[in-house]
Amino acid sequence: MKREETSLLGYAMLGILQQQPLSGYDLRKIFAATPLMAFSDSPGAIYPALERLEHGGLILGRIQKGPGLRQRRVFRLTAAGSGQLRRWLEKPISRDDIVRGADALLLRFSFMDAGLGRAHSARFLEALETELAAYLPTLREFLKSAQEGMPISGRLALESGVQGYESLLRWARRGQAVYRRELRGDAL
Amino acid sequence: MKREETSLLGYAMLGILQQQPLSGYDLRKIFAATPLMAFSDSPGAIYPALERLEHGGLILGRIQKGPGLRQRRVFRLTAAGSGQLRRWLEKPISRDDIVRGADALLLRFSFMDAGLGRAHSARFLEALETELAAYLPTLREFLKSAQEGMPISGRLALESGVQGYESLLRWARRGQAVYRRELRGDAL
DNA sequence: AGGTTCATGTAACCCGTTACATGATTTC
DNA sequence: GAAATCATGTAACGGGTTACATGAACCT
Repeated sequence: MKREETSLLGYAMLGILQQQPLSGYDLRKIFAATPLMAFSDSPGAIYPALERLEHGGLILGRIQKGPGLRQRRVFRLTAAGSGQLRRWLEKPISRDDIVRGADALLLRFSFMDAGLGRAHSARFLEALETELAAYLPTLREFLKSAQEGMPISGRLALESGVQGYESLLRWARRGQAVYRRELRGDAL
Repeated sequence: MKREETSLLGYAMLGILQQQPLSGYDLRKIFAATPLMAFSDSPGAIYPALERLEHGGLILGRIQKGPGLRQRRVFRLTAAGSGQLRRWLEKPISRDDIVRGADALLLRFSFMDAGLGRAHSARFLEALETELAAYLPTLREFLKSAQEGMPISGRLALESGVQGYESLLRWARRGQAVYRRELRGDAL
């Protein structure tokens, strides 16, 4: 498996910067204030990540000087950055995406309306539903075969994982309903 | 925040080795076959981690030679290793544990019956329920305040996080019921 | 004048990832 | 005897964590 040329934190920053140009300090505040998708708000993570993105030509920082304002570098996406973000958003959902934590998928989805449009978001949820519905039976089978001779807490922990995916599946279905309602509203 | 002296992968291995002594290769197979709590099955992760644990005096490997058997190093916990594992299992649940993904909590819980006994596991679920019930309102409030001016996909993504925690809360309650039933059965 | 917030960075460390390497043992 | 599996490692790299550092602007 090849290494991604951009880390998840990098994509998170690309997604946010696409919606509005911001400084590193602004990003820190956002990450510090957002309870879900816990990224680090430490400067040791953010500034080097910004530097990497800039060196890769994905973002461009310009110094903003207002009168009596501390020197800030405000970053905005370049065309290459938009392309990189779009390619990431467009990637098909793989089994591996689901097994290795759904967090990255949710992050992608959160930027999808702005990046690719609602119709694509709705299709993403369809694909997620399909993939989850195909994965869950194999998970349940594993659970059934593994739980013999396992202590209660071990069995319960596995069940928690299954139920987490079931909850995600329900969410994906509800989300599709939301988009159907919304897109119908748009058409009127 | 101080750095843990043992990584999550290290604790996972301690927990497994406590239940039965195994070789690095066995651990790799376990990690490769277990779909939940995706740890890497790569030798580049496991063997260095085992080395760290052994240098720290937490595990002890002895070479097992059966006739016509490839040389295997089978690791078992030392007293220090058991202590380290127990301290980890006994740690109170912090808000931070919940915010930064529940995976580590679930891993701890899965070893708890074997490491501390069922009564402790049941209490752990109580504490988890309490903490989740306290956290969810603040999460919901954040969601409500943040979703204005947010695209649909962003709002849905946040809701998915909330629903994940709600699902975990329900799981914690069901789990307590399981233990109540089980402990009553033991008493008979 | 002194403390807080704004704002950006740097350096050491840890550890997981990827990829490569080696040899023994079993299986066909 | 060739291929697959068993079994253990190692080296380079990436990138997040922790902690430290620096200075400007603002408030009191």
